[in-house]
Amino acid sequence: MPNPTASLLHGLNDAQQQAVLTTQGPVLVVAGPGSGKTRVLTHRIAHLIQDLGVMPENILAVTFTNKAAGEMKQRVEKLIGAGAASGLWIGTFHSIGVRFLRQNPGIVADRLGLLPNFVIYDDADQMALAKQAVVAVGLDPKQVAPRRMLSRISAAKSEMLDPDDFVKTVEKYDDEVVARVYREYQRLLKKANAIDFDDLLVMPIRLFDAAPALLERYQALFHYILVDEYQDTNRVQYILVSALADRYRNLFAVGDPDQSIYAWRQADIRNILGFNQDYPDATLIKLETNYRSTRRIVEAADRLIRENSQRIERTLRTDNDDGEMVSLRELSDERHEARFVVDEIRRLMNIHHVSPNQIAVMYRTTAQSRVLEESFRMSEINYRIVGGLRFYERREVKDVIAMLRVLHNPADELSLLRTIENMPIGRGIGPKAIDQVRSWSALNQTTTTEGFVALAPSLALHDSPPLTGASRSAAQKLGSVIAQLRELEKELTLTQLFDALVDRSGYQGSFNHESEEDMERWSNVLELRTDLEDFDALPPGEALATYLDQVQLVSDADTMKDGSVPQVTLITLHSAKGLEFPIVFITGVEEGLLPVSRAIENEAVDPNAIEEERRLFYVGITRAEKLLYLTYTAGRTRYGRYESTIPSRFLANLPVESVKTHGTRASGAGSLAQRSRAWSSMPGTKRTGPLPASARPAEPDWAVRNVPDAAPPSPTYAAGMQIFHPKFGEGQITEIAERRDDQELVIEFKRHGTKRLLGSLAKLDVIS
DNA sequence: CCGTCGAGGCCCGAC
DNA sequence: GCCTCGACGG
Repeated sequence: MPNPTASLLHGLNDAQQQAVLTTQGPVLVVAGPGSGKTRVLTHRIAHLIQDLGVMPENILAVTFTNKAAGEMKQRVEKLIGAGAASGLWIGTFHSIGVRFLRQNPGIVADRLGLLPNFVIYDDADQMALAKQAVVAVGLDPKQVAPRRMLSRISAAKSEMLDPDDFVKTVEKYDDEVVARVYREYQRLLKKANAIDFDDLLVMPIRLFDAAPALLERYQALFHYILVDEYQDTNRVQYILVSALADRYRNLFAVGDPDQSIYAWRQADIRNILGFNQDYPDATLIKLETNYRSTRRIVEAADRLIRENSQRIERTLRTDNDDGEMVSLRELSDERHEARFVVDEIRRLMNIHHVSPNQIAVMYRTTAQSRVLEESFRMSEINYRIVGGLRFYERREVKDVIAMLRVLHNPADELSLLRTIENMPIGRGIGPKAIDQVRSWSALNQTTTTEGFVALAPSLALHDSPPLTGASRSAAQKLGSVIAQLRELEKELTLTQLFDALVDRSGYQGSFNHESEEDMERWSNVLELRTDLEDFDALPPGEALATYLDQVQLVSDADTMKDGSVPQVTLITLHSAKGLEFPIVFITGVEEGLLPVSRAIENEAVDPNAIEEERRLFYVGITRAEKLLYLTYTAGRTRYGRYESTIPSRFLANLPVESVKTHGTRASGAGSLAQRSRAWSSMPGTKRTGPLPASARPAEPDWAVRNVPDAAPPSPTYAAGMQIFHPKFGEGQITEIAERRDDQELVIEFKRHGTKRLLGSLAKLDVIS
């Protein structure tokens, strides 16, 4: 074996080096949070390519997000040179699944009945389809919730059960309902020439079953396979990986059972716990040294996770400094909580010159983000929300994508209906007209979209029964525009096609330039256009297909753009997996939220649910490098009603000596003591020590070092200046208070009243 | 065909 | 409390 380049091993500890160098045979790396897992993965890939001469295309690396895949590839190329990793198979399970299917259009069509222009249905599409399926089998969507059907169907698919297999497992009436809906759902998917997310994993396995030679080809291709976040793989993913690794058996799995947080989507922790049974010759490597967080944070995390029974015994340690105390704080309600977070962030930015992008605010449920966002919106602090209403879920963006999908895959009736509903071109076509075209199309053995296209020429000339009057000309227009755009697709770039689409569909014209809301929506449509530019280099015909695949696989975490403006990150605990921030706030550390109420309700039947919640908290805590804030409230509005709350039982698991508590004046120390009694009486709670009942005023004495993005020196303002603020618009500075190295400005905005802003932070343009 | 209004569900998490 | 969906009237 050639000597590894010193640089590839430089700075790695013994265990990390072993993980990089043990290239032959199965290896399981149990990697605690912050233990340099990503470094190991990237250095290992670099080592394989550079030192062992492995071709990049012979390596398959599975990551948890597309973003992680991109970053990992970049880091590898940084180690061994730009372009040196090109050809590397790296991506999420889903993107690799779609790649298998796209690479073999012939066999996929032949064996799976999926035509080459198949589309991927997202959450909303799946929901609509599930609802159709419920109705189609004669049930009421109000009684048989499509969402529940979907989650059952998804669970079945994750276990590799097709409708026929599922029927055999039926035990009660409810299962029978699911079985019927599942069968119909699959029928509708096939009819639409579409597949859902789960199918992206299931279909490749079916493909390999049907065409063993194909599997052998991939087995021969992948000399080395690396899988990140192995603890969160489900059965289908497990089967796929084991099948692919069967020939060379160079499977490198990295994971952490303590960070398993996806049992609800059928992640099976047994995949990682049973690795040794699957591969008795496996090398086990543990990465237990945390390089990310201060000792206090590591200790808090370690003590918390020790309370779980479902785990591999392991100690997380660190050589880092003690750092600051973990700050635990009670607020009276969610508004005060949000205000505290914003105020504290402002203070950190102001006094300690922390950049917003060093800060994350985390929560258990997306619903919590709303109040937080309100507070941020009122402040001058830049923020972004990961998840929530995603860009691609916005109505206007979905409208355009739906029409693009119709052009690409005429069988996608869901998208056709959306187009008719939301595009001006669909105006005048009601359910009646659609039904008629649908029947006509069925008679003529074609799709409804093709029906509109085929009928258009004759409709232009005369009433073609059954389409008459208003619906006749409307249907004619729709059919001919679709036909025109499809012709254009063959010769134009995607952006040109986009321009033609928003023009001829009348979509662009439907936005009112006087309406702020419309203009906001139109700007989103234009942002979509910017997206398309990346695909203009591809040959027409191929660009649209590639774009549509990609757009369906964008995850929340992927949409976190770095660079440009520094922003505070608002993110769910789930989405925060794999990320790190110097400063982390975890909000809503309460019974009902963390652990979430559903886990509490099921506690007696399924104690594992509570353990998963604890792991989720653990994931959150271990995202923090320097500073960790935990907040909970005395009461919170839920479903529009105020309810008083109890602090999370998990708080009692934290080591007293690393946590500093701050009560609010309203609740005070007394109530905190009461609450601590409530904790100790809670089932399943082991207290590690009483939390100090005293609440001293908070003034942590610390500073984040090495701040790369420290605010630039701010311009000087003077009273009387007319200014412009990106959010609040025009205003006048009425008062200025000089601070040590900043100015506090009082500004009267024309529209938004009086605000107090900091000169260094507010992005003001001086008008006069 | 389009807008308005009330009822009811919703909020556990995501590719 | 907000959003979505279906019923109803213009």
